[in-house]
Amino acid sequence: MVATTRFDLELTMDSGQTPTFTWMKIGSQHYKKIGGGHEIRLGENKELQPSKGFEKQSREMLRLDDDLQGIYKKISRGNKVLQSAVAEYSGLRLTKSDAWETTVCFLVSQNNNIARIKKIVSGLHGKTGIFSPLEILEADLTPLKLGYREEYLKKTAELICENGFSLPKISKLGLIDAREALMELPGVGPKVADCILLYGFGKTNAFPTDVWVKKAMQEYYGIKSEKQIQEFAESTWGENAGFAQQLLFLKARKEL
DNA sequence: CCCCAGGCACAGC
DNA sequence: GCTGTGCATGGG
Repeated sequence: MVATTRFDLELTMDSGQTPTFTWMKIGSQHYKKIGGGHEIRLGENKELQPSKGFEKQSREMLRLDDDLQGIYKKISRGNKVLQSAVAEYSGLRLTKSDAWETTVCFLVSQNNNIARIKKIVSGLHGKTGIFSPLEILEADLTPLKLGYREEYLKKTAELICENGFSLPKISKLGLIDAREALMELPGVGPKVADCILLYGFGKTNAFPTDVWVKKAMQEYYGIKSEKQIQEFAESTWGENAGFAQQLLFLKARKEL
């Protein structure tokens, strides 16, 4: 496949993006889709080796058409924080997964830790992959101990199945309109919406702000309020804000 | 017992 | 509009 320099599959797949919750680690550079059968690994020369029939999807998921070097160079110019982050995480790629899958993952993610999110999302898979909205409606989810998030998931599935709520339609909207539309879903606030926009729709101008990114923005840039954070990200990084966010998330979790 | 985790809904200003 | 509080669950 594509010869990509400085591509770290493990770093990418374990970086808290959607694949962290929907792929199983087989080896450090070898992953398998939960309930799906697709596999992906990185060879000796950093060449991507997707299993048969997954070639095209893997390109999309790992966003291989991004000029990552160029983007990282651009967003770190004159920015010491991102310079150090890029130096440390140069093998990190942004990912793009299925919108529904991403919605499920980040509905579950709220006020929760990554290990438990993984466990729960894994339990939300059937033989063919993650539960469809209909399967969510019909399943008994109580053994998964979702807590108050179970109702969010059920009601979201219901809106999609019975009330014509359409994720594909929302994906066609601009950032602001799409964000507002997603927030009509129960359990979807600004942060979860931004994760769906970035990791599920591929809108790279989205800037999800969780507790870690919030810490990063305060510590590195002296910015506190949600509104200021969004404005800063938009004016500083624009269409590449999502890339900056992923770097800041990793940096904050390590340092702060 | 406490606090925290890739937050949100809701109430009260 | 912004700010505080309760929330299921599990881990440290």
